[in-house]
Formats: sequence, structure tokens, C-alpha cells
Amino acid sequence: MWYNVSSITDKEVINMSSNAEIIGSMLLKENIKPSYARIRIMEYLMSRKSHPTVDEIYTALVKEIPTLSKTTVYNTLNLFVKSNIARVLTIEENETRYDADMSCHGHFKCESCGVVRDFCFRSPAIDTNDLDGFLVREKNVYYYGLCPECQANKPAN
Amino acid sequence: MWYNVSSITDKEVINMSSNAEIIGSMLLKENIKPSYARIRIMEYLMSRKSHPTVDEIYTALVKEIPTLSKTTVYNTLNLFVKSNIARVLTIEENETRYDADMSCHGHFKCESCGVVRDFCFRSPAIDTNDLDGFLVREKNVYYYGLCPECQANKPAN
DNA sequence: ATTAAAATTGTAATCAATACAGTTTATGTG
DNA sequence: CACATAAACTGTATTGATTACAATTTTAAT
Ligand SMILES: [Mn+2]
Ligand SMILES: [Mn+2]
Ligand SMILES: [Zn+2]
Ligand SMILES: [Zn+2]
Repeated sequence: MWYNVSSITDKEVINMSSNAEIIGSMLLKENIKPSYARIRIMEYLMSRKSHPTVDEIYTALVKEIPTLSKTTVYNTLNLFVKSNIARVLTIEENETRYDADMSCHGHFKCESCGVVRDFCFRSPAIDTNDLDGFLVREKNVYYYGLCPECQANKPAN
Repeated sequence: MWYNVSSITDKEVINMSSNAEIIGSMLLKENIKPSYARIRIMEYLMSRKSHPTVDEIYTALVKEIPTLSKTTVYNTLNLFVKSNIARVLTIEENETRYDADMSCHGHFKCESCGVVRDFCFRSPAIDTNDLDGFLVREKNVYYYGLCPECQANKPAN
């Protein structure tokens, strides 16, 4: 289980240190040496649902890891993506985001407030007979529109 | 109807000039002044199924329009997108492509040869109850994998 | 302790996209 | 036609995310 930092109880803190071990063994399974930076970057990715950019990850982690380099964040994320334990989201041009949730889900982006929300879809439901003979390895589904709050705030544009 | 330049017959040439008029009235409907550059850029977008990048469009058209500026291609495409007569494809990060086909369809990209192929899907089929109350304006669906040819060429990796 | 390999760092280079100011073209008026 | 105004277009400068790369630090083994 992953923790929302702002809602952690004292009793749960004792389990926090095991996150590193869980992530470490996950990385080892992919033949990735579980360095401190890699563990912290993956931990950040998994504990947030925000689909952060490189800059957001760097800015958050450099406070606790002052020696961290942005190049390391780039290198690490590229490594994760190549190993299929994270994926790139190109929801918007010039806004590369990352997601450690490899389950089949799509992303809705509100064009007004910018919030990105996960949603599930049944994978076979998007199948099409236009791709007979094609081997599909990954599916990225992006929706754009208005979230309920933004619809309420601007009823007539 | 749009023409594949390499398969045009003499009888069809007489209809070619009407493309400009058809596109011109389409632009006027969107309150876009149908300048020569805009018509040619939209004509290029519609006549190709290749989902070209800005650079591909510029390189192709500058041969016939030597005064064309790449900035104009950028400006024109942004204008088309804002007017909803073209759309941006962010199939891959750092590879912005454009599509004048506004019908509901997805894009498959072969990770080996790079070909981009359209495919249809029934729009309601991707609906999900995770987005109740959300207003969905646009859907972008990207698949990645191997096309039949590339599967045949490299059976064991 | 010594060494080699791997990971990390910081800076330079790249390149798509935008900003912007100057120029050209289109359109309307007398 | 001459003139004026607005729109479209052009070319260059700037921005900013990403990568390239060489130097440094860390890790792990001998
Ligand atoms: Mn997600
Ligand atoms: Mn298409
Ligand atoms: Zn919103
Ligand atoms: Zn292929």
C-alpha cells in the first residue's frame, strides 16, 4: 500500500521504511540496481496520483536529496520506461508526464483547471477489426473536456 | 474527394482546381480567411494520410511556395486546431503530428517501422462509469506495437 | 587498499516551438 | 488610381525541455 504523505498516522510510519525494500526488490526483478535515487523516484511516482513531470519530481525530491541532478531524474525515468515499470503520458504536447500505474486505464484532462484523472475501461472494448494481424503492446487513451467543478463554475461561456 | 497525386487521371485534373474552392468555403465557414498558404496547408493535410509533422508539411510545400515560412505553418496549424478543423496527435513525445480527419478514430504506431495507421472504434465502447459528470469533448486513442510486416521480419527478437 | 564498473552530476548542445518586430498583401474608400 | 488600415506573412531571436557527454562519485569485488 502507498501512502498519501499528508494523511499518515504515527502507527503507519513504522511501515514506511518497508516501501524502500518493496521497491528495491521490484527494481531488482527488472535487473535495475536499486540505488537510493531510483528508489526515491519510483516511490514518488507510486505514492502520487498526479502523473508528475520531470520538473515536479526533481523539485520535490531535491529538497530531501540536495545532491540530486535533474539529469538523473531523466535517466531514471527513461530506464523505468524501457523496463516497463513506468510509462510516458503525452496528454499534451510539450508536457511529458510519467505514471507508475501500469494497469489498463485512461487519462482525462480538464481543459479548464488542468486536473488529470484516471479512468478504467475494459480493454477488449476498444478492439477494432481494423487492426487484424497487428500486435498491440500498449494502449494510451486520453480524454479532454471539462470536469464537473469547472462545468458548474462556467455554465455559459 | 481527395486525390492521391500519383494516381490522377487526365480527366480528373479538371476537378483539381475545385479542391481549393471546397477548402476555401470550409475555411470561410470557420471565419478563417482562405489565403493561398492556408488552402495549400489544409489541402496537404487532407490529401495525405501520413499525419505529417510541421517539418514534413513545410519541406513539401516550400518547393512549390518558395516564400513559405515555417512560422506560417505553425501559425496556420494552430489556427486550424483552435477552429476544430484539424487536431494534434501526440503519438510520441517530441513528435507533434497533425490530422485533418476529425472523425472518431484511433492511431496505431508500429514501434519497429514507425508507420502510423488509422483505426476505427465505436465511441461509446470506451465509455466508463469513472467519468460520470465529466464532459468529454475529444478522445485521443493511441496504440503501439508491431505491424504485420514487422512481425514477419523479426519473428524471434 | 586497489581497482573496475556503474551511477550520478553539471554543463554544453540540440531542436521544436513561440515571441516579436518588420514587411508584404488584401481590402476598402474617396 | 492613390491612399489607408487591417490582416497575413516572414525571418530572426528567444525560450525551454530533453539529450549528449565528460568528469566525478559511489559501489562492489579482489
Ligand atoms: Mn494514470
Ligand atoms: Mn488519423
Ligand atoms: Zn476542471
Ligand atoms: Zn512495422
